[in-house]
Amino acid sequence: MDSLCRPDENRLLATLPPEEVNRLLPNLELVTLHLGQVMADAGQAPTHAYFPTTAIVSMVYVTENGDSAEIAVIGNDGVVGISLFLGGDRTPGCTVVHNAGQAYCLPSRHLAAEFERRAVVMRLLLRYTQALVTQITQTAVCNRHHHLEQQLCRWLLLRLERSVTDELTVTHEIISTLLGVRREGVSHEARKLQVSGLIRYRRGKLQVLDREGLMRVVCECFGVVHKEYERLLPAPDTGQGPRAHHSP
Amino acid sequence: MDSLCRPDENRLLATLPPEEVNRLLPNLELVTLHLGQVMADAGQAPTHAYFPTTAIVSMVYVTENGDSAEIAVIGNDGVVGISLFLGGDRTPGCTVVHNAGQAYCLPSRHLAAEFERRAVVMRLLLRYTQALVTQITQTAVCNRHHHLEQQLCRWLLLRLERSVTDELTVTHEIISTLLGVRREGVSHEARKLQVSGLIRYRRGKLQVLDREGLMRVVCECFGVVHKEYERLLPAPDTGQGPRAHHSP
DNA sequence: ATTCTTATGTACGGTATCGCACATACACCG
DNA sequence: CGGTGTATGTGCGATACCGTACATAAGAAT
Repeated sequence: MDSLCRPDENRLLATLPPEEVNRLLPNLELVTLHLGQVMADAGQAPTHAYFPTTAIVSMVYVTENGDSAEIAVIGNDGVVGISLFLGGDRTPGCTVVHNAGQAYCLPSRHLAAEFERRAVVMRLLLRYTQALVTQITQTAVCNRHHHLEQQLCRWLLLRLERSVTDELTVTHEIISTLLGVRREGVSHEARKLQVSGLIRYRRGKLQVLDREGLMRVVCECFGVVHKEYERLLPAPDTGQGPRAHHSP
Repeated sequence: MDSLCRPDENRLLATLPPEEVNRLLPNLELVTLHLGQVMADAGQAPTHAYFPTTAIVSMVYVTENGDSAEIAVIGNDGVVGISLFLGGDRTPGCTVVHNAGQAYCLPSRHLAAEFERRAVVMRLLLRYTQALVTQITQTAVCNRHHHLEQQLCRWLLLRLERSVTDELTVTHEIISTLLGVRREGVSHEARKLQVSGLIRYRRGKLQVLDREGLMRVVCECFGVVHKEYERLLPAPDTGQGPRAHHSP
């Protein structure tokens, strides 16, 4: 692993002005998140917030009779634990690691303090919250109206955007629990996408071969979410330096 | 109409300490919201925030091909326009009045200013945001896993909680656009509920006869949302009078 | 009362997905 | 190298909901 993992590998941290990040740095700890690790159990108040760099986590809700559904994906574009600064501590759903990797970890009290004292931090986290709300909203819409094939494409694209590589480490089984459908359904649609040459998979590895092709199959939901993330949280390092030295 | 419409008929405003409400009062204007009125068009930045008292509005997303889905209901328990303080101005969806009534209207710049300067206001609005996130989340879950009958019950109960009376003014047609299903589907399920004696309806009026009965049919989603609203935004006026005459 | 609009009832084939039961085949491990 | 666990393929009836077409009836308008 040669991952340097500077804080700016998380896009939220990267967006903050240098002085803010430097102030946060002593309290940020780089940790490794393991596959399947439950970061926040249903109804439990998390003790830390996490800013993923290479890790990818899912907000998942599990119903009383065991059906599950992914509500949103969080990767290096966000932070795990918005309930800490929204003030509700916990949420009914839980958050699970679905791609092992690293994240910057911040004790919950620090997050709350930062949020309340630093306008820049607050505004960033709030814009992120709105982006997340959009993602959850489109999950609801997509669940209602779009076909499994499109939902799978949406999932792949959302996930890919937060991944370092083209190759996702997931089984159809896992995808099925996240989409809240049968495993066979996912296999069926995945096969169609493979035959079309858009993806390739074998036993727990799934590689996206033709991102453009997926974009043609996917429903509008992916685009809506993608655009909102870009609008609300513009990438700091597109082109030249990040945020072209605004400080005097 | 004998509705007095004091600000504390909106539960958010009612939760604020008297001095905060009094400070807000000069900027709050009581307005009437009309059925079908679009409060925020898709992609348009709203100019005002609204704290409904008797009005009920829906956050709705309409897909490219005209399918629609209600994402959340907002009544006297909330505020329309969270994007104003979340910092994104607008959202991809739109917000529509589904029950004519009144609301306190606050120019957007005031809302943002209040939010940033007053910790009490900020914390309240953030907790509300988390409650709303829960509602959206359960919409996604319910869309995925639960039967139309249960979804209809959830919708009725959520709506009833925000209504002044037991009688809702809705057609099956309208409910169908909000649930994102066929009108016939709604009629079918509504009929079943009527035969069971849980509700009664006739041409655009729908009366809930047996709330407890609906609670037995509904899926867990309603309870999850209800409990989170109670936890995050405890009712200020349970018991005696509403916050015991705060105005001099 | 009569007409008209619109809300609700009914019916019927079509389809996406489910639930289940298995077959196959890959990759790892001894 | 062969066995074993697990990932994926396949088939089939069941079902919830869709799409469409049309019937009925309540309430408003004349």
